[in-house]
Formats: sequence, structure tokens, C-alpha cells
Amino acid sequence: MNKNDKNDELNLPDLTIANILHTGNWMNEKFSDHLKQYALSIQQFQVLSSLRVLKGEPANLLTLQAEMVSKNSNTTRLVEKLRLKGLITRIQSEENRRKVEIRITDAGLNLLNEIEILHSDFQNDIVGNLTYNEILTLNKLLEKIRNK
Amino acid sequence: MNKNDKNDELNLPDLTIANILHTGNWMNEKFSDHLKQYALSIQQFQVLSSLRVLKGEPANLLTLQAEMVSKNSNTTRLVEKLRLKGLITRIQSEENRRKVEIRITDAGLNLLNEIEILHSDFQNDIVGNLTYNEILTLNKLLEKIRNK
DNA sequence: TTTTAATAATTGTACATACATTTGATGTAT
DNA sequence: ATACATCAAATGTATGTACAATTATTAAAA
Repeated sequence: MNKNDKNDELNLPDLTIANILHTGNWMNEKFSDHLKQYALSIQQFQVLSSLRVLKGEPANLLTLQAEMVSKNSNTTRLVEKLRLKGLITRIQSEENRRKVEIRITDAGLNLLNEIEILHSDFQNDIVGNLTYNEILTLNKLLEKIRNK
Repeated sequence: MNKNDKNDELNLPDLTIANILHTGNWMNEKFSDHLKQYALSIQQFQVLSSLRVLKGEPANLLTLQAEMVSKNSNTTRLVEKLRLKGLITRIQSEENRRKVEIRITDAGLNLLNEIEILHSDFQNDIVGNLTYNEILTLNKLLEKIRNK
């Protein structure tokens, strides 16, 4: 038997790895397609959402970065794009001039509100074929698999 | 009540969306970190694995593309990089000169075998904190959520 | 107080990806 | 046979991401 004959069909761990990669990618495509009508990327949307929660309190780049899905993305340039669109402001902090203070603008809040109009449709499109208990289970398992 | 006060805490569908994005990204980082020692990307590894299964039968770019996680990546350039490393060959098909015939080389097979040495460690690292039944359930739910 | 280390953000560069367009080859209809 | 459509791959371009190195500022140590 040739050793290259092994592993032709997927075993369970490999299937799981592939399934998680696939589903993550599927979600990425769905979500970014949905946000395309607002000319936002997923990361940009997450930044705006984080800022709204702060209700005027400023965020700096590091705190924003910690909440983002892909940690190593370039927050400086991402935030600069939102600023150019008028959705946020970014000023240098007075107390610590290494930091910047980032706040959402009214235009940013309005855009988030506009997105909310269609958001429940999008939610249903995503989780609509799972039952409530299945959604709970899925979330529990996703958190468990990566919190080693 | 200000309408911007709503949606501060995540509801279940949003949590699910975030969780899937997070876990997909987590898997991506884990897997590409693991493959870095072999100087392969996930996509390149998947192409090599697909080719090995064919046992010498050629693949063309479209069939490879269909199996890859992110469908829209540029298979032409990805395959060219594997060819430059000597891991695959790519020749124009005689019967249909629009197609190319892509095959894995012995060097490619050897690399896959080398990867296999540490692969079960990696698998355990990934799925090790789920029970067998939890893994089954997770896979079932991941397939269900995206097969609408 | 001068030097050194740590922090926060920015910049440079290489690489990856998405998307549209183009090229070349084959198939089909008139 | 010619024109048109379709297919498979390659190319161009803009954008996104990873990673390292740099700059500016502040904190800590000697």
C-alpha cells in the first residue's frame, strides 16, 4: 500500500476544520455583500458600531483594534477612510498625545440607523434555517472550540 | 428614548454572525500559522491536497477553483506560485487548448507527507476541547446554517 | 537628569483578494 | 464559411491584509 493512498476521504477533525473555514467564508461573503449597498466593509461597520456604543466617549485605535475580527488589520488606514467619508472624527488626545480620540459623527449614526432598517431581514436570511435551540447550541460550541 | 440607544447589547442572531466570523478567522490564523513552517498558504495546501486525490489525473483551473474555500481567488497566479516551487506541473491540454492540465509532482507529494507528520497534533489542538458528539453536532449545524 | 524602555500610532512593503476586462480557443447558428 | 456566443485562462487594477520598521510621546530607571 502506497502511503499516498491514505487520507483520501476526510476524517472528522479535517471535516470540522474545513467546515469552519467554509462557514466563516460564507458568512464573510454574505455580510460584505449585504453591506456593499452602504459602501462599508465588515470591519468599517464594526468600528462604527463600537463607536456608537460609546455614546460620544472617544475610542482610540488600540481599543478599536481589540474588538475587530481580524486583529492585525491596519486600523490607522481603516479609520482614515471612515473619516474621509465624514462618518467619524479623529483628533489627537490632549492628555496623552500618543493617543487619538475617535468619535462617530451624526452622519455615521444616521448611516447605522439606515442599515438597521434592513438588518432584521439579513439576520433572518442568515439564521433562518436553524431553530432557536440550534442557534444556542451552535454559539455554545463555537465559543467552546476556540476557548481552549 | 433616543433610537440610538437601541441595540447596544448583541441579540442572538448578531451574536451568531459575530461568532461565526470570529471562529472562521480564528481557524484561518491557526491553520495558516501551522502551514507557515512549510511556506504554504491554506489555499495552496488545498490545491495540493486536491491534486493528490486525483492520483496523476490532471485537474484544470476551474475544477480546482470550485474546491477552494474562497472561490474568487486568483487560481492562475496561485497555481503559478506552486509551479515555481516545483510542487506541481502545468501544461496546456492537447484535446482542448483552452484548458491546462495540472498535476502534483513528487516534490509536492513529499511535502504533503511531511505535513502529515505533524497534522494529527494540529487536529488535536483544534478540536481537542470538544467531545466526539459535540464535534458531530457542530459539523451538522455548520452545514445546516449555510445550506438554505 | 540623562538614558533607556515602553506605548500608540503611522508608514513601507510585500502579498493576497475581489472584480472586471481581455485574450485565445472552441462551439453553434445562420 | 462567417458571425456570434461561450468557455477557460490570463491580465489589470484597486483594495485589503500581514508584518516589520519607524516616529513621536510618555514612563521608568540609572
